[in-house]
Amino acid sequence: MSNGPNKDEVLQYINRIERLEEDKKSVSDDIKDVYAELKNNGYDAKIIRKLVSIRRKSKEERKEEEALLELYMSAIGME
Amino acid sequence: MSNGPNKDEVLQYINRIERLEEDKKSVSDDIKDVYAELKNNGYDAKIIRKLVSIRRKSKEERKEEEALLELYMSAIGME
Amino acid sequence: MSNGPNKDEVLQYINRIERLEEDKKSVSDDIKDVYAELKNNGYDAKIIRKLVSIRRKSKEERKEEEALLELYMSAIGME
Amino acid sequence: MSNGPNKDEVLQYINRIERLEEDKKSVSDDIKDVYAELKNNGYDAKIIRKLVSIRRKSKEERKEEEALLELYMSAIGME
DNA sequence: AAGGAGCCGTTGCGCC
DNA sequence: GGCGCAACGGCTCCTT
Repeated sequence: MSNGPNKDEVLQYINRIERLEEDKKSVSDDIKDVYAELKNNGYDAKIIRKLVSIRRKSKEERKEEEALLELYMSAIGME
Repeated sequence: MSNGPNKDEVLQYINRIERLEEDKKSVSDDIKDVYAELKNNGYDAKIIRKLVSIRRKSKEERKEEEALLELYMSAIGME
Repeated sequence: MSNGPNKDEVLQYINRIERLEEDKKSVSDDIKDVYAELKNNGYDAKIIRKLVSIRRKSKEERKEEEALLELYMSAIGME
Repeated sequence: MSNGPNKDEVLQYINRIERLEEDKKSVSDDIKDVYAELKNNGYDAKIIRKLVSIRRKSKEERKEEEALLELYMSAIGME
């Protein structure tokens, strides 16, 4: 960027971002749909939501542990 | 759903949700990338961010007012 | 705070917070009362509620735009 | 309310509501202040927050149990 | 490292 | 009494 902000460039960035945010909203809506569907089929959305959350946490923890392990291994020259 | 929750069904729902959440994260990351890019090109991310935010809010407000109008109309039987 | 958490201090904080939360609930109830009253007087609570919401949003938006202006000005060294 | 909505009345209701919402926000801010203060004094806000939450839940439970007890007592004619 | 802003999930509230 | 929505509070990330 030379000579101050370029209007067209700025608008292009904004458009790209807004387009992506729409995509994001679209995916969020899809997720809502799945919960609605499973609710309609007699499942408890609240509980499924909890399950998903727990699995996410566990996954993160596993990654943490993995990272820690790698750290140790590199520390002792086993990389 | 008859005879209690079906394990496979539950797992399928969870998998669909987790897949969608990955998509969502992916899109979020794309957005981050755009901000990083525009920053690298000398633009002020903070300002662009606020512009995007204001445009979104304005849009929402327009929708709100439209909704109010419809509410009035339905209230006076013009639906 | 020296030598670990002091029981009395903690309890005092908690009490202050709980007292404030009661105040807050009390105010919320007052708001509910106003809606109930206006409804009893023949007004449409739903519409009033939306009006209040739109006014709040508009106000926020105005603040946002002000903030953007300040941001621009500080960006060009006019702070 | 006769002869349709009265503009002044509507505005008065809105003003009352907006005034109360300001009060509410003010109390919320006070609560935030307490947390900030306790944090500055070396306490862990997150933990205190948890304590407050637990106490609230316990209180609700106690009320529940009390209500249940009264229900039983009235059921056996001990009201 | 601390503070603030934006995002997300949860809760509460009114409506049906 | 359940549903859906809007508001609130908490969490995370990013910046200073």
